This record gives sequence, structure tokens and C-alpha cells, in this order.
Amino acid sequence: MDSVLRPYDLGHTQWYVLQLLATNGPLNQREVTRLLEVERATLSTITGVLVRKGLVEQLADDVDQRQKVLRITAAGTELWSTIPDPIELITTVAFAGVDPADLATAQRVLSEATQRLLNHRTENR
Amino acid sequence: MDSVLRPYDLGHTQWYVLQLLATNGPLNQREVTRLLEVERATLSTITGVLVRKGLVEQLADDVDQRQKVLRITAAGTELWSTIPDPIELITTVAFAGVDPADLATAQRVLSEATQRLLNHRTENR
DNA sequence: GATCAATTGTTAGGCAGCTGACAAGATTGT
DNA sequence: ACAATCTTGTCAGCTGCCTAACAATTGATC
Repeated sequence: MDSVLRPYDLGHTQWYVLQLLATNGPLNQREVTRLLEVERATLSTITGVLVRKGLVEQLADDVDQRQKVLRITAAGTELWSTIPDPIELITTVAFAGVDPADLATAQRVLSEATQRLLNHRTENR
Repeated sequence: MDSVLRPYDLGHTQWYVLQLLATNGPLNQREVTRLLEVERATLSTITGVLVRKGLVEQLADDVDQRQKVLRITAAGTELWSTIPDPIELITTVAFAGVDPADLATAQRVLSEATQRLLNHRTENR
């Protein structure tokens, strides 16, 4: 994933943020942390990088002065349109020719496992 | 994984290094990078942390002066014996009650996928 | 034997993740 | 209305991962 994005000088999380903003319109950082399941502090630094690169704008929300709305810039959409989708690329390479039933089984096993781990974590606190 | 190890003030890679040294005896850093599939530079910093904590010793190899042999210290083995195995814990929680056949399918699908990705990566260079 | 190439480990610098502490703004309770 | 609390974003400091450049040592070649 990172190797696909390296030529564009983007980290994978930067890519996810761009994807969100390119497809879902402007969002405040709170929403983005929720959707990407990332800590506020982590997003803060990533946002800083994207703003510095001029790909994203950080605007004050006029309703809640604490919040900042992230919006992709013209340069950002320009760049976004030239980037190949790394997830698409990876999944096609990784799962080419796999029996669809087996793939479905694997997905079910894994999603159940993550669910069990999440439950276990929330129980222990 | 990290949350299990946090009380012991260990990162997960630090745990892997201790495991190697506790079970496979002294190894030089080159071997460890190969076994853990980690870069030389990464291991160098991790080794530094473990040495600073007094859990691991870094000895000069008397055959090849470039190499350094890592050996777990008494304090290291002491600590090692008190740490629960986080992988054991995670797998039992994650895969409790899963149909063994489904689990086997999932493992096969995933290992084939990683193999395909590795092949793809080596082809493109 | 001297030089050039390869190997080993370290350091510097960057990204991404976390926790913990903080300031500023919003909300709630009395 | 004002104080206490919650929320949002940032900063500092840590781990862990990477690449790139470097020094030291070994090995190979001539």
C-alpha cells in the first residue's frame, strides 16, 4: 500500500483522508476520526501534513467554534484524480483465482474474530 | 497485544526479540532481523531500548568484528518468566468456538494471499 | 598486498500510531 | 448567570516502522 502511494508522496492514512473528503464532501475532524477509527491527535498531525501540502483546507465551523471543517482543495482533487486505488490493486492481486466460497468463509471468520476481540476489550475496562 | 504488554513496559517487537532470545539462545542482530523480518535500523533502536533496560546484552562476536551477539540477561529471563503469552491469549479469544474447518480455510486463503503479494512485489523490481 | 565491493550495525530524519496534558469553546446544573 | 463538566483540537513525548547515508570490518580480485 505504501509502496503504491510513495510516488505521490502520500502515507496510507493521508490517502484515506483524501478519499473521505473527495467522496463524502467536507467533514469536521471529529467525523473523520470516527470514520477512520483514528485518535484525535493522530488525525491532527496528518491534517497538518495535508494542509502544508495544500491538498486540504482547514476551515472554522461557524456553528461550533471548536470544530474545524476539512475540505479538499483544487490541488487535492487534481491529485486525487491521478492516484490509482491501492486497495483495489491489492485485493485483485491477493485474491485472484480464489474460490469465492472460501473467500467468504475467510471474511466471516475474520470479522467474527475482530468482533470477539472488540467485545473482550470493552468487557475488560 | 500492546495493551497486554503495557503493564510490563514492552512494545510488541521488544516482546518478539525477548521470545527469540529466551527460546533460541544468543543470536546476532543479522539473524534476528531475518527471523523477525524487520529492518536492520529498526532492530538497532529496539536493541538499544532493551539494552538500556538491562534485559539484553550486546556482545562483540569474536569471529566477525562487525557483528554483535544479543543475549538475554538474568533480569531478562526473570521478566520473561512473568509475562503471559499475548499471542496465545489473543488467538484463544479471537477464534474460540470457530469451526476448525473454517479456520483452516481462512488460514489457507490468507497464506496464499500473502504469497501472491510477495511474488507480485518481487516481480515488480 | 592493496584496492574495491559487500556486509553489519548505527544514526538521522520522516510517517503514523498511541497516551496524557492542555486551552478554548460549548453544555449542563444549580 | 455562573461554575463545573464535556468536547474538540493541538502539543509533547513515546514506540515502531521505514529509507538513506555513514563507519567499520570482512571478503574478493587483481
